[in-house]
Amino acid sequence: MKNKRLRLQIIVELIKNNCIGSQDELSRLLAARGYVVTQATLSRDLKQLRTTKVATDLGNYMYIIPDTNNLQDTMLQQGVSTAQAGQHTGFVSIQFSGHAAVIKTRNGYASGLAYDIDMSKSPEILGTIAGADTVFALLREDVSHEEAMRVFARFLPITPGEEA
Amino acid sequence: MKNKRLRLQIIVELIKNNCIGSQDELSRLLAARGYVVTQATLSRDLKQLRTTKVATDLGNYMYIIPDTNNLQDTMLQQGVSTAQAGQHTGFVSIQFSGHAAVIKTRNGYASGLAYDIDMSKSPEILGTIAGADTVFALLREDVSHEEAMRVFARFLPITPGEEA
DNA sequence: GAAAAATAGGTATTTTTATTCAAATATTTT
DNA sequence: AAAATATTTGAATAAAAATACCTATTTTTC
Repeated sequence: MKNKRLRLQIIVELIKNNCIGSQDELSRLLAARGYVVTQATLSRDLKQLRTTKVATDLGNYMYIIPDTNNLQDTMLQQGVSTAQAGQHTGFVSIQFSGHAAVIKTRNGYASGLAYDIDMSKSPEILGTIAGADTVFALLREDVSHEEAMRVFARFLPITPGEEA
Repeated sequence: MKNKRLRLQIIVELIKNNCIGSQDELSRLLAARGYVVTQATLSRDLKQLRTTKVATDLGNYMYIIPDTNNLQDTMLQQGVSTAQAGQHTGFVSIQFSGHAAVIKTRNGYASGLAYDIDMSKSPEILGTIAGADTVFALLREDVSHEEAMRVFARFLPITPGEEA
């Protein structure tokens, strides 16, 4: 229980560097590195990491990490490796339409970002909704785009003045 | 046995347009369309199509078609067409409110539709978010409802002129 | 700092998925 | 067209993965 973070990281590396066809197999590889957990735990870990099992050309199956974006997102949520809490790396663009802002992120980043915006309890932002790669944020009616940008700049690598 | 090709095609569409969490579920959807096969066959079909099951944001699982490149290879071998289904059968209604459009679909169809809208990269549509039966799409500020309808008409069985 | 809430993880079990085996259907070869 | 070969599939079963339930620990809240 104490080092889930580390375990997830090792799992990612094991999956990246090996052809792992089942959770039991993964379990054995982990055990060899000193992490003894049951299949149940791995099922939960893999769900969290959003790994998937795909058919190989050889007719077997292997676990893969779908794509780097998703991975980093999941690991950020888990507090794995990355240090920065404030700046979201998944940011792609931000645009406004009326009192709404649409923040595009790399796939999988949206919910984490929306969560952080919500948690900041900024009165300028009435609420957010997140999809896989999009955050919709509704602004209070008297809040300008510039003011909103200043709020978002707390989370995103943007300069409060530009729009992109 | 004679129409495996067709079945694979339908499976792809079902997976694209629905949240399917298990092979049994898929089996039922297929059966509703006249394709009665056992779970064993679906396991083999899905292996061939290289679909994978991933965790959703909601804590469930759903099958997805991993990515177009790999997919096309596999499906070309099978003689299955990847051509994007233009008309979404799950469509129920579309309404506008300010710069936002609300598209109602049959249950489960929303994310597939939103995905297709996103993938079209239409500049008129800033972004979409899908629930189970609703897609929320935000329009660029200078885009009229009529223009938006023309965009949506590429996906939905609507005439670019009416609203319903 | 105690109470409450959230998180982590094991065991046992259920649910889901993959495969073995046999048979039927299709395809190719001669 | 018959024989040989390959493909498709279901039934049964094996294998794998997910989860219900419970307990312990950590984190948050008051």
